[in-house]
Amino acid sequence: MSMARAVTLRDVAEAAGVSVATASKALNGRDDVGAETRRRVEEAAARLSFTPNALARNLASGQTGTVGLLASDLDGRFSIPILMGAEDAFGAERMSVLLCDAREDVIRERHHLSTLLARRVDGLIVVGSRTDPRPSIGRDLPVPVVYAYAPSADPQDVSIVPDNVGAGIMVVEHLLSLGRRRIAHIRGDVTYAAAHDRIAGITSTLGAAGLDLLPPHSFGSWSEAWGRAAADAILAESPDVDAIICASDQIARGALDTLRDRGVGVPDQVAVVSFDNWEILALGSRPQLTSVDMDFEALGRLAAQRVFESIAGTTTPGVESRPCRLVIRGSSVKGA
Amino acid sequence: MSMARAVTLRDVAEAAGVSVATASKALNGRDDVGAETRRRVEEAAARLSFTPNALARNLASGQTGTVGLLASDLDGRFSIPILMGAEDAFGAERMSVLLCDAREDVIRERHHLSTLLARRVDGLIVVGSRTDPRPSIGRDLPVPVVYAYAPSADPQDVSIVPDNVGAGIMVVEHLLSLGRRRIAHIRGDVTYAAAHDRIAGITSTLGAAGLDLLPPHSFGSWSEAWGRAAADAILAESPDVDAIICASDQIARGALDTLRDRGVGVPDQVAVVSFDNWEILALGSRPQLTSVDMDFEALGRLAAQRVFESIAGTTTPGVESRPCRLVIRGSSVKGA
DNA sequence: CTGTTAGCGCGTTCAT
DNA sequence: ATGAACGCGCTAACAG
Repeated sequence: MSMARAVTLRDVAEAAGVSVATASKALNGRDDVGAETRRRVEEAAARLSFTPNALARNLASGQTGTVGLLASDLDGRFSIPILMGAEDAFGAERMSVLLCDAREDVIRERHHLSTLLARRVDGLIVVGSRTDPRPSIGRDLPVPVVYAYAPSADPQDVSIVPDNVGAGIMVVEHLLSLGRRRIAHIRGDVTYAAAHDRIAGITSTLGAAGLDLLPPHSFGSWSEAWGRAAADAILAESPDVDAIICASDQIARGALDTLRDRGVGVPDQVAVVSFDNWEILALGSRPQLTSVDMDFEALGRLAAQRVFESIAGTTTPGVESRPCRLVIRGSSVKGA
Repeated sequence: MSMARAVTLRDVAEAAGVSVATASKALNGRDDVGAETRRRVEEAAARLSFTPNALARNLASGQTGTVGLLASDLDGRFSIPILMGAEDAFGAERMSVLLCDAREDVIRERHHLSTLLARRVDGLIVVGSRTDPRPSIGRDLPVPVVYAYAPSADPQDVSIVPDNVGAGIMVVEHLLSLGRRRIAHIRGDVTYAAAHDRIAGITSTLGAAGLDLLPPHSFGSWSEAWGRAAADAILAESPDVDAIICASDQIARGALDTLRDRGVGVPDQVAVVSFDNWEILALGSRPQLTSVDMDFEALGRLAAQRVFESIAGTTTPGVESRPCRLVIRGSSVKGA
């Protein structure tokens, strides 16, 4: 509560009996300063508990040590892990992340964009809530921009997305390795690219093994209710099914409910696998869910790295896919 | 990608053929500037798409227009809605929020604290992941600090917490209004203050109605697995139960599973209510969950308001409780 | 090695 | 109504 004036470098310099410039060098660990002098300055700084004014530092150096994270997912399900990954990669001491949530609103996004630019962020990470291409926020902005999760529609931009096709491949390979052959798929929302990418990986891998997805083949939503209904339909139409791939953990939760209601053993009779590895869902079910983790933190780390490269001027534009990670649990492997 | 030098006020002034000072006044809407001159300056600024450098502006003004949000919940479940509420209250155009996640790590928290102070944030909101008092981050910091969700252990600090006692009262009143009398409670983690506060509200309200909680009375964890086990125990020990209050949505999901397995109708035979209103869980179940929402956004708005007041110097320290909100759905009222 | 001089970009006096 | 000059706190270039 005691709102005392902040101590400045000048105060430190005076206390140490040196010039401001020398104090600056001493504290910034530059080598052209005497050992004894440095000690005195550091001692003074510590005694006064000096905190350098980042604003002034940045204004002088031309860099803000800040990157903007322009997010669009209302619940932070993607942006928080991506933020944490980015913090890790940047090294929290050097870079701070300014998080703005546009709440899926274009106006708000433009607005946040301009305040971030006004704050002279050194870079920008744009996080979307789905992997469908989204409009670019602009071509020649004064700072490097990296799109994470949702790629930019402009191929000149730098984008990083999870490899959903690869994710589809992984789950099928897992099921095949378990000896499953009669595999059905509960699709997600038809309007999502992720739904189609996962199907592409699934069907191509099945095809290579001479197999096909069991019917039915309809799309739905990402909800548990859809998972319940779709699982019902599968049991009716393809009663010999031995594995169900669910397009999301929510769907899988619904499917598990139906299987349980019908007395179908999981994983003995039917193995269940899904995507997202949303732990609150995946760990609570009976049995726990085998699921593909998109590794948002890694996405965030990579995005941060690309921002750095862009600052240095060495980035190739385009959309880059990051591999996902299969987390095996009891819904596909007994006791896992 | 074209990393052109940012345009400065000076560029605008030259383009408009005026001095920097005049340009500044014109753009900041001060009245001592000619109408025609102002027009020319504004036109030039627009043409060059001038964005004032917030750093420089802030360095001069001594205010950064930035508040720090020091969070500790790894998944952003609390901090994101609180952030959004704060953004709303501040008005996104005037204030930006710098989000730092300490990941429940004291060292990291100290570290983030110092970088936030170095950035000269105008205020600080500290968000914890549980309502138990947490150590104060320090008494005489150069900026106002408001604790949200997790109160500070120092009564001299300003804290805002959800009213968990009131939440307990609300659910009981709801159940009583539905005619339920044989009420059991599945407790959460015994180490959490929230678990005890909710019980306090529950038992006092029941007591006022001449009722008692049905056994068993043991604590557990916040998990679905505990919810399943505890519901089993309740049915065994108190088979005439007509309502179960679950300490969290996760617990409620587990309880619903058990009730379904046992063929107990919800809400006909047993009404189920819970706390958190975590929509991913509350909306996916059969039936959907009646749950108490802690209204984090309102918490964030209030925190922002308190920060403002503290800047102005008019805040009374202490812990303030915010009322929660009961969201009624099908698990307690048929068809709701 | 150290201190002096110049800015960084803007807002704000004060003359004019 | 306009502009020159100064300062915010710090870093960077140059002298000494």
